[in-house]
Amino acid sequence: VKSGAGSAAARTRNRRGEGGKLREEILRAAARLLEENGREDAVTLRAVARAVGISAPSIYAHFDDREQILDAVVAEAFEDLSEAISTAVDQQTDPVRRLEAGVRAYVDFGRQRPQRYRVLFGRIGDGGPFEGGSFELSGPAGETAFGLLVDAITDCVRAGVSDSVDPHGDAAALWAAVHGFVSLCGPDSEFPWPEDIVGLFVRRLARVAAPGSG
Amino acid sequence: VKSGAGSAAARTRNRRGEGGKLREEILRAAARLLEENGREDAVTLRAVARAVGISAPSIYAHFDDREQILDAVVAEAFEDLSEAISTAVDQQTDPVRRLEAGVRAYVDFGRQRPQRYRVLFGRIGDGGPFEGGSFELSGPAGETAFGLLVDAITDCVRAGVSDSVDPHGDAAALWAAVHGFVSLCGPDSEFPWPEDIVGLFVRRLARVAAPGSG
DNA sequence: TGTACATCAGTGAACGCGCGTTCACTGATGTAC
DNA sequence: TGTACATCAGTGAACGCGCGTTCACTGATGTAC
Repeated sequence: VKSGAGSAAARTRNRRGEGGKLREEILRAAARLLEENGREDAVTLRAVARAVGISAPSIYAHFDDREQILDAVVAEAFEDLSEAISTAVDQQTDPVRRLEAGVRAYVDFGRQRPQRYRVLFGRIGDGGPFEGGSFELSGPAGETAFGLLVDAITDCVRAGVSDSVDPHGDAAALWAAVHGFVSLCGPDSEFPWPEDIVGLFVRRLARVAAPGSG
Repeated sequence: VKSGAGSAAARTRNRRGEGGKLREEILRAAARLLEENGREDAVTLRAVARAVGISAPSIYAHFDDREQILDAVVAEAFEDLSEAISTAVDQQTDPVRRLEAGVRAYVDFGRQRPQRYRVLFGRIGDGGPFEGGSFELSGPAGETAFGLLVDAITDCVRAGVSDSVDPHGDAAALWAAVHGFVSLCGPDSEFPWPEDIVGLFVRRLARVAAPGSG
């Protein structure tokens, strides 16, 4: 995939004291490169510099090295995901709706920009915000995103709307399933997925009834 | 990840007429590089040549370019996967056991060499043996692997041991779930997956009873 | 059995490329007096 | 109001690297006579 001839043609240098703005421009450009190419190695210092409209060495005023840009982009993306989930969950009160809203927010995040999702979760095992296989997105209570999922299922069990006898295991299964679906849903996937596969996963793997029917 | 100092120190050149052997050595080395590093770009002509113990240009006698090596390695891996599934399925007669054996063979294939699996299925959307999101592994009857999965579930329904009302959709969900699990099971994953998550997926997503209990 | 020779398996040097990173620099901008 | 100057934002040339690929080649091996 070849990118165009660098959209940022005429850049005016930042005023004094506003040099920090370039940091944001760099992150934005790096995120876009990652997203468009779906490969970490598309994010070269020189490609980023071209996209921003600066010379490559200028980046060193804001980042120590190439790896630090990647890390910052990935960290930012994980924050976005965490925030999207929290926002969606907090808009609901019914435990089933809360669970389902969180899962749907996760899936939407992935489907909106499949390449970005792949890069983020392709890092599992290569370090990154993962530990012991789970990921360390911290929620409102400083809990991991996976912990929140377990809690959401547990709440459903307590409310008598889930038959789960192993919320932790079922949360793991649900995460795996959802991750698999998002991973396989490439940018131009034409695969005939069943309607509402997310609802299907939630019902069968978290063992809850459809919301409103319980 | 840096690889060692090239294990193939003293290579003796192939006899006349046996030049084709080098092709196999190249493929083997490329597969190993792919597996160890988990990244396609670890498979450079020069790295392959070093691993085999030849000079880089020698590769051109057997492959047109770098991409052709990658393609061959991936094609070979998919053949292995297809064969592993067929073999496992054919050892069973009970429809539930056949379904489960196939799924387990798929999962074992992935878990044995997680990096290889990631590279193979990370290619979805970038071309490869995929079409419309499914993959074109052809089984004994020339059917796709996904088609075989649909058939396996349908057989269970016919035998009265699956409650699926949408074998195609349930096959898709099952594939996604299994793929997600294998993808998240990194080489050094310590995540506490539930015991027999594969059986759990088969039972809940293909809606079959545990084998022997029906 | 001996020898000339075609063929085959593989080499070594070189090319141009994009990369990360370094270095000494430039020139506009704001500030002190 | 004017001017010298420190500082800040960013540049341009250069480095060494590994890469894919090309080219003309070498030397062992088998074969024809």
